[in-house]
Amino acid sequence: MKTNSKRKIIIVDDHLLFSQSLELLIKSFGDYEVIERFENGKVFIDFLEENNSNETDLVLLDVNMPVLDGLSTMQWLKDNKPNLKVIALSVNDDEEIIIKMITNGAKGYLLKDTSPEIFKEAIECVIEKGFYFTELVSGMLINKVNSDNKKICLKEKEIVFIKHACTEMTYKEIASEMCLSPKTIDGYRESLFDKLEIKTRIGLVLYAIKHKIVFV
Amino acid sequence: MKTNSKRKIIIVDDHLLFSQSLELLIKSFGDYEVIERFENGKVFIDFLEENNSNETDLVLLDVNMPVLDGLSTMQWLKDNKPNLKVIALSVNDDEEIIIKMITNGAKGYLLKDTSPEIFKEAIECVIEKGFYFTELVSGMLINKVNSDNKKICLKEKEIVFIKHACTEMTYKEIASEMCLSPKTIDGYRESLFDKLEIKTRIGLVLYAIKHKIVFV
DNA sequence: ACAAAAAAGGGTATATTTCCCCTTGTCGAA
DNA sequence: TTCGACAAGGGGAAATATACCCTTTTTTGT
Repeated sequence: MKTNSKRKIIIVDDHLLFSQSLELLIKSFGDYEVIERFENGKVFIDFLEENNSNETDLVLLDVNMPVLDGLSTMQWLKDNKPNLKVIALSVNDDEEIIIKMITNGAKGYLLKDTSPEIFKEAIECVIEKGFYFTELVSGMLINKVNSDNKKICLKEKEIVFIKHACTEMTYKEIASEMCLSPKTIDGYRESLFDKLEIKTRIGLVLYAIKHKIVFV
Repeated sequence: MKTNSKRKIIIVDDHLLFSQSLELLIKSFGDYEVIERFENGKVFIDFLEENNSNETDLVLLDVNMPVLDGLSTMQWLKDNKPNLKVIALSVNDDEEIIIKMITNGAKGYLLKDTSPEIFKEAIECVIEKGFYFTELVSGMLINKVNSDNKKICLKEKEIVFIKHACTEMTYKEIASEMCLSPKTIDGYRESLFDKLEIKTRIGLVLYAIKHKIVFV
């Protein structure tokens, strides 16, 4: 009986239509079987805490999910199941996310518009050789090591201020909302302008949205 | 020979992994076959212009695609192939998009996290009865007819102004950029504040991003 | 106890917002 | 044809809000 020789794969994706279809695609490759499917990181982690994962050869992890997203899940895996091989799947090619997934231990990062052929190759490659990077991802990694000296870190109060700055409140109103002097707020503003290399509140709003500090 | 009795479906989706997997899922339902797959609206329309579509029973149309997106494709279909039955597929539940797809003739709108069972039901329902609306969509339609009196329409110049307002330029700079008097710009600003019920430039920026006038 | 942050203040120059009025051109109705 | 309504473009001036200096007081961590 040869069934047990198949590679065992787990899919974590909230798009049921996708994950269930993907299971069929993977089956059609012949050498693999999907042993579990989960619709977000939370239920996946719950499963891992109840069961051991020794027999799992590969996890296909969606990045954008409700409840617990791919990034948070990856962080948990890094600490708790560092040996689990993961390929991240996503529709977006946001450099920041990709880098974070990789540095948290993802062995590959595929966009969902990848062809099934490449997909199959990536699966094989990760299981056999341990990793698979597309040109897109390698490019980003190189790009990153060449400019990863200045990382901007924002303090909690600054984040709260930024969120308020992304409303129609005046600085004075923000100050009273945060129970601080307008002058303190002015200090936050000035240091942020400096740090983020911007010159106006508009720039701050654009920065906040781009970096997902606020949502629109 | 009974093969020709199967319902014929076309998939239009840029996520190859998804569309190819979905084809397998649809095949597994038994009564359907996927006769074509396209990766964006452009190549789909090119196909329709070369071939007649009389034998196509259903189109599954992704909303977010490069080159030509689902909405533009739907608009073309409305004018050129109004009898083609279309179910829109999307990851986002943006009310505006959903309403537009429906008013342009989509017979159903499904989120990609729909279960395969509902998906199958929707396909059957659209082919047999002509439409399928989930509660989400029906709710939006009701919501819409109840409040579709005041629609905001922006003029071309106003849109250009808004785009500039979403940068760190001052109004004076925007004026010279647009070859207008600062006073005219001020007029645009004021009428927009009025029309959009906002009070500050920050509000304008947030509006522009929310309504996809500018991208971040 | 001491240096480093965090919080607050003073002052000033621009930028932004608000309000009310003027000109010009277009276009349809009287 | 002429009149009036209406939209686009422009103006003056005043009140606030922002942005940028530079200094002082309070807290805080070690």
